[in-house]
Amino acid sequence: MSIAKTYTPADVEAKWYQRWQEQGFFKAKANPRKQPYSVVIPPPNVTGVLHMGHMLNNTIQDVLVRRARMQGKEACWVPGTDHASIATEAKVVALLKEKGIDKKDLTREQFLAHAWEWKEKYGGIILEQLKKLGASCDWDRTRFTMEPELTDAVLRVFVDLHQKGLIYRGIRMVNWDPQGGTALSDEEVIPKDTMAKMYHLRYEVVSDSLPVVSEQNNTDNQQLTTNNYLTVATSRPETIMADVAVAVNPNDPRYTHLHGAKVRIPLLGREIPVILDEYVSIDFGTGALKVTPAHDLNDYELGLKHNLPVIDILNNDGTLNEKAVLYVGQDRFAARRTIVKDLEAAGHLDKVEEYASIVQTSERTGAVIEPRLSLQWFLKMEHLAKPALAAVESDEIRLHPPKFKNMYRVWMENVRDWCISRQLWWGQRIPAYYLPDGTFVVALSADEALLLAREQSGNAELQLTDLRQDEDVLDTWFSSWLWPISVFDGFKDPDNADVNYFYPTNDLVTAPEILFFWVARMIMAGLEYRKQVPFRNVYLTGIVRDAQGRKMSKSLGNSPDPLDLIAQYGADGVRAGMLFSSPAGNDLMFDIKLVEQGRNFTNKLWNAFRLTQGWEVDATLPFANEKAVAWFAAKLQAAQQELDEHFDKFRMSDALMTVYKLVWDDFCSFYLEMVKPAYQAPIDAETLRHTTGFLETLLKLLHPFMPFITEEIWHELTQRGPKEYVCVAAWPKAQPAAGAADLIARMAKALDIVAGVRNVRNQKGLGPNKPLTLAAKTDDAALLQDYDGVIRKLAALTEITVVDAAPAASVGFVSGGAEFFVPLEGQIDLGAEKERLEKEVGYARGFRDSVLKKLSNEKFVANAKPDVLERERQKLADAEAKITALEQGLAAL
RNA sequence: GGGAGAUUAGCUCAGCUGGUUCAGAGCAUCUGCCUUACAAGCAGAGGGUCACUGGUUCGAACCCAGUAUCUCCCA
Repeated sequence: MSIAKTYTPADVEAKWYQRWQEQGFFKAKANPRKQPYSVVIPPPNVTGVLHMGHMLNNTIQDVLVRRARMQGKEACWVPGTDHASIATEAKVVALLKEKGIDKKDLTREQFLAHAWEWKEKYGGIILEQLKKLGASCDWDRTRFTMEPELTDAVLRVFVDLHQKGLIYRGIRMVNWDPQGGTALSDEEVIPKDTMAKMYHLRYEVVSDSLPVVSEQNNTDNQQLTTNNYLTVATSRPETIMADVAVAVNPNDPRYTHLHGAKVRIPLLGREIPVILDEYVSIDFGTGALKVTPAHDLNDYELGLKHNLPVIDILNNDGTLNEKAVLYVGQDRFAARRTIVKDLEAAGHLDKVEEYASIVQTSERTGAVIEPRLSLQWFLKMEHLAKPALAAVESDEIRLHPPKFKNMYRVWMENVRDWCISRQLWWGQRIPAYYLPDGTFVVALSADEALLLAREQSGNAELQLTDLRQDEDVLDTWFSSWLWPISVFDGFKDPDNADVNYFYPTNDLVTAPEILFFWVARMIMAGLEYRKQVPFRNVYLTGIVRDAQGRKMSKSLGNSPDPLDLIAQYGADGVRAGMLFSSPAGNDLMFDIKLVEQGRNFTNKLWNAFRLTQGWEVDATLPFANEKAVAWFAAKLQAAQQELDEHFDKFRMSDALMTVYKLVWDDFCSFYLEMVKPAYQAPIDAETLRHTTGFLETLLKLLHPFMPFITEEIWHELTQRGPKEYVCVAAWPKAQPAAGAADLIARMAKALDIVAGVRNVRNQKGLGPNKPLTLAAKTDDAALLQDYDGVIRKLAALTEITVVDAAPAASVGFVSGGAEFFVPLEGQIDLGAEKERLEKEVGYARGFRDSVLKKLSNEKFVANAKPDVLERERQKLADAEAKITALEQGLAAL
């Protein structure tokens, strides 16, 4: 049988994924005899396609889940998607537009029919893509946030929270997209740097409003108010009609004389007060700020503080309404151009300045966002936030890395009420029903609402047609925050076996950007509805950036297509590549080289397997590799222990690197080279048995990271039973063996000697196989005896002898306090050799002196811990020995 | 403007309560090798004033203060 020289993932990945599914390995069900391990996927947007962020995030989840499965836990990874109101609705609107259909011409029902059709057709592509990555989700459990059961959960929770008095309607400043006709969340708003104009407008000071001029402000330092004008800087002159005050800083000496005064809005003539507030920054603009509560968030808050009225001059579509009095019906930008001309004509325009500013635009429509007051539904947060904060503070839930705890705390301590309504159709419609008198009732269904409405109004004649359901839908997060409970049907049936068994889930893997929007809210919902946190650990991944540190985005075109990557490098290579450089919470600087490294690693493993497969066994041969086998067994134990520690700390990169080095360096470069028989020579049965066993253990340790290749080799290695897959093999347990540390240390010394010889070969330009001999001047002859075979094989030596003095014409090196010589007749440059030794001895003396200095410091000797002192004395002794050896070597030259 | 975190090799990062081998890894670099498992490889080597300035200490990458730069969060 000949095995391909390079591993080709495309040949095997689909096969194994299918087999795993056929075997039902990913299916999980409540099983009291096993320990549960559950993870809910952060539901990707149903309209989405796989991007690099998903790759990273889901690779990490899969590693955790696969390891748990191998550890014998009932591993349950619940997949699914969310309905992403705004993104999906925007996509459907765009699609309809292409077909020549305008959303405005459709009824709600018609539009939703289109949306569902679209969802059925394209939704879930992303889940299929996850399978290519190897994600071991229990696909039978796939959920969607807008499916009937989950919608039911959302409505129940809304009704419940309303009954508890936690949901209310209120006015709030929202990001209004005049083109899309909806409010947007902060995440859907993109700030754009632009050059804007700052218009300096003269507001006439109402003369009889001025207080008596006092001694201190009668000087003429008030240029800004010359001729009884107060100059205000604004970038939005069209909003002056909505002004309700002009604010100045009370500490601004330029305006002291205006305290308590009134000014007149240009063109309009309405009088408004000058108010004082330290919020106004003295250096910005003219230091006088027009206050327009309806059209600016900060102004709104200023207005609340100073009890000012609110004048909203804008319609939903961005045109001016009749409250503006002037320019009614004009678009906000058209009105701006007109008013600037009129202001100038009337002599109110002092000057125009350019300045760099940031304009908020809609992610979906590109329109400039209008801060706008509107009536929205809110959820009170204080009651929910307190226990959710405590859960993280007490480490009941651990954030990885823990630096996010600070952020979490700050946010939870300053939490604001959650605006849960969205002016969209795609989503769960708010179950509030308005009565003809304008009051409303909240109920799970229209029928229930009618009963309530009759009761509330005292009007038994009320009919369904008299009720009008709220037009808005709920924020998508209002579905997602229930996810860890709702996927196990914990609202419909709070005591079902699944939810009781799998909730709380164990680990959550997600991005720090949604720590507040999602993670915190899930904690709140979990505590509110199940009195238990939804998960124990939250692993926060970083953002995947390109090598230049730019965020990967479609518009930049700097993101590789994940599926192309998988096709090219194999899912295992890509998974490893993603993990090589992704410490928790740090951004991942993605570089194709990382994926290459991952691919190379799969190939390395493949070739190790190839080597062992090529061996012929000779049963008559004695066991020839006891030292190598004992050493690697010890090494394996140590690595397993280290690996488990990394996993426990959620250090995924380090975990992978541990196995990577174990396989590449220890197993391939050292172990296999030690036991490898000469070309076409047979191997003894005992060595082969151990080697195959080691390889199996390595496959198990690697499986969570590289599921496909490990399964392939697992089956190629030997005949397997029908259920015998590495996917469900028992995770190797680290069993600390007595004397393991000593075995490892002794072999390290032997390998250091090997490296010394190889270095000599390199320096002298000798080939790797030129037969050499080695002479050693050492106190530890036992080491050379014990590891004679290993050293001779790896260093290609014919003989190792112990000597009392350096042989003539040889190159020396020092290893572990002993001196070694490679006799090289006729190839020695005495001068160079002397120079090298002198350099080395000088270095050693310097080191000895620094240790000596430490030890002769009385305070050090008095204060240092005994073990530290002991170490220093040992260092001194070693250094002395080395110096002596080197000096003798020099003398011998 | 307020808050949090960071700054260690060319790059990405480790470095646990200050003291093991005068600071580690992977990648990259350099040198030599197509040595019948692997050139997607093998062997070896070089590379750091631990951002800067002070302080505490017998001893500082680590603790403290200040400075600089960067990132994120909130406004």
